[in-house]
Amino acid sequence: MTGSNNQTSTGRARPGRTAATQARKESVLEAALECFAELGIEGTTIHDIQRRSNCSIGSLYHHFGSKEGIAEELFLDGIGRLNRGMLRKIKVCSNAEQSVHAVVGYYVEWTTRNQPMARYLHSRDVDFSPQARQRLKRIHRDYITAVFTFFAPFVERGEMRVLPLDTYVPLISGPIQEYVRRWLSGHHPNGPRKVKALFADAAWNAVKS
Amino acid sequence: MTGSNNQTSTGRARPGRTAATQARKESVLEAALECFAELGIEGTTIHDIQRRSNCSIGSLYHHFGSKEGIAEELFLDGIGRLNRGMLRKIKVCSNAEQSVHAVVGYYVEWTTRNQPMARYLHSRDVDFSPQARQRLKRIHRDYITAVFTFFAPFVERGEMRVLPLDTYVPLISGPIQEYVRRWLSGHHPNGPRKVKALFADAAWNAVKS
Amino acid sequence: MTGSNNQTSTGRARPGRTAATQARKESVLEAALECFAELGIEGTTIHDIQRRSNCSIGSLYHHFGSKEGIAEELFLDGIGRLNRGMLRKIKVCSNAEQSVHAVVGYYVEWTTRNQPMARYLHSRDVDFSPQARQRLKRIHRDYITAVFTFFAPFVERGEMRVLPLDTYVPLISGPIQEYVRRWLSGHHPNGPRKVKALFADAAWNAVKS
Amino acid sequence: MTGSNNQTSTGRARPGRTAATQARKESVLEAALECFAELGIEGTTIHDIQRRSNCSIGSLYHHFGSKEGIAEELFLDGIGRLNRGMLRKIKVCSNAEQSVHAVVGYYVEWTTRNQPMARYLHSRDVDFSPQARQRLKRIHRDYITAVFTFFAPFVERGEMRVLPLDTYVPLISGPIQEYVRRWLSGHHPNGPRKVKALFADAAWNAVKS
DNA sequence: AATGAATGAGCCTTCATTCAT
DNA sequence: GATGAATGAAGGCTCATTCAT
Repeated sequence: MTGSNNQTSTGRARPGRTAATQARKESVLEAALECFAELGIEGTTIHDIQRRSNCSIGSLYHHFGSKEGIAEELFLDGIGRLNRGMLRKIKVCSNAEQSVHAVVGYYVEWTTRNQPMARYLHSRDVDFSPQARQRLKRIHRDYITAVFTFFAPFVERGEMRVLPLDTYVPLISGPIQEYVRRWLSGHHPNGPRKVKALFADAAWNAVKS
Repeated sequence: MTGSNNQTSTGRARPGRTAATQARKESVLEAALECFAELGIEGTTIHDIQRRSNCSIGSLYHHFGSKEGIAEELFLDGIGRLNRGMLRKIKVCSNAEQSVHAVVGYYVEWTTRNQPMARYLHSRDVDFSPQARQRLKRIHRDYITAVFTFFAPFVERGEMRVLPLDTYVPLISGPIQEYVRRWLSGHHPNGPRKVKALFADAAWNAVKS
Repeated sequence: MTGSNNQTSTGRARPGRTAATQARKESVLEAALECFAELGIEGTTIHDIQRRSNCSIGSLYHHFGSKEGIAEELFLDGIGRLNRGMLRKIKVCSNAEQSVHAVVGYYVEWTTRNQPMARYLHSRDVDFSPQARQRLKRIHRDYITAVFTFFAPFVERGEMRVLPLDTYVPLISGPIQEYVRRWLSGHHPNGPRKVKALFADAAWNAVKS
Repeated sequence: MTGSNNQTSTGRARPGRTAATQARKESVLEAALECFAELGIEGTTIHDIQRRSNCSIGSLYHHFGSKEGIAEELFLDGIGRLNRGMLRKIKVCSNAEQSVHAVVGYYVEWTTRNQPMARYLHSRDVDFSPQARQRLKRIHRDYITAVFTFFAPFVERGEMRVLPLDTYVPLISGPIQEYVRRWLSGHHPNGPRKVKALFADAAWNAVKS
């Protein structure tokens, strides 16, 4: 029912209560991440989350409205962090090759340091609510726009090939994502750090002029 | 309990009845595929499958033992078809470049023609039974072995780069898989046929010497 | 938003504040009536009332003690109004026939002008607290006593038949109540005004000597 | 989900199983009636019904689909019985006065002998499903049609007054219904048998020419 | 082989009420 | 007086699976 968005609140009004509320919400999301990563969304029960977060069922519903609400908030939160970190990283690059390397490199690092969230983000986002899908689409669009705005000059300058827009991401990130996915689901044991340079080179090769 | 494996049955004894049985099993798998593709595995109930397959619940359990049994049989069946088709396709190739092109090309074609199954195979295979995981691993290993056996000479001959074994698949199939995945989940509207050549070239570029 | 705690209360009796309190209570009862009439007592949640009354949950409990408390107050309030209005109306009558007509007439008018409350009063009063049942019984008894005291002389004077005491109300009010009930629950579309005279005559016929 | 209508089944196919099924459904309805009459529909839990009917929760849902489904079936069943009994009773009458007396008389008798069902039918039918409302309306319409068809000749013959159609039922049944309602809800202790004749006379008086 | 009634543990969610601020 | 976060018992319902016929 509630699902209050206190995130953007300036925090002036009753900071004490708001802070406590925020802390509680975060502890819930943390617990949920553990559960989802371990058991999957469907496999996780509200009770599982409630136990791990040391929070009553009532509070849980007071803050998130539903189990789906938790899953959505967590997903959007995680993807937002990854995107923002990625943009921060590439924005300090001054040429195309450096930027492409940064994309692969940051993906490897973030993914290695945030394995549970990475695993969760790799899970399919099937039954999100229409509103959540909207929010997700917007986040995705904003990210893609920012990335393309950044890379466009490189293409114009002739550093990178001119390709259909929807192929850049698969070409650059596809291989490393596939590698990471297989690693996260236990198909092969080696983390991606050792092959980071290899995949970064391949990515650059695929899009350089 | 039941889970009869009639696949390898010699089929001599009472062919009429066995054929009917086989037809029924196939109609169940067909119904299950539709359900899984639409609703996800967890979201599909035995009742859903039963309704679509025009088969009683009792029969369903008689033939497959459990809901999981259906999901496993369907998954292994599908992946087997894809693998066998792929091997058939590359085995007629006579050099590395042709073979890599064939891999990407066949993946695009099969995927376009078997969208529901492709979608199902892309779904995570989390909670399969230990036995099914074994069967899956074996299928995977056999396939990988066959593929590597086929490609090894090209590497030895110097047509392809020498790379860590677990990077070939991501490098060759990663981009097109990522593209197809995004297409299947509705993220972008264009099917992969138009960009088939582009991705085939990229794949070859990534692994050629 | 959050709490502006302008608590300047020194605790003395301040008519201004009391008036504000009264206004708030009335706005709650008003909101509750709408909810009860629409959703039924059981179907209405404290939250529903709170939202419509623009009043916090805490205040709601501060003033009424419980959901049941609201329902009771509203019911007793409503029935009190109806009874008082009815008595006022018949007390100005000078003979039996006029009085019986007045009963039917006032019921029709009040009911037409206070449809939501009429609907609420027609709902069964099952799970009121023992105390509320007491208050209700007392209200009922007082009303019946007042009415019978008023009508007794007419019976003694021979204007009305001598009947078992518990049959007067059903004979006089039963038909019009049944008609109104059917109208309020949507069974037939016509309000009772057009048939007021008809039912008033029938009532008089049923009890006149 | 199911809510199977085996009532009209000719019962040829597998009579044994069908009979058992029917018996089970009836025992559930019986248990439900007791609960509803005692605790009200909302106040009754599925568990209450399940305990009294000696039936598993699963079976309960298998046969009725939902708690609401039970309440609806019970209501429609009961009103059907009352209507059919009433029609049977009045159809053997040969003049208007006798018929009106029969209506009041049968209502008193049926109500006295089926107190729990009478109490249940007097409860409001608020949240029935659209389909159930349809069924109810149809039952009501068919009944009203049959009754009016029967009474029409009496009006034409001049035995009864010409009145608006929607006033006959309140005039004839209103008083006795109000009396019975008050009795069933404990407002006064005397059953209606003693005043049956009184109310029958009043009813006839209200509509005779 | 086929059928579908029966089972009941367990799930998500609601909601009246309390209480610290 | 006012606020709304917190609580948790209890409810309706689902669904994989079993089993007598």
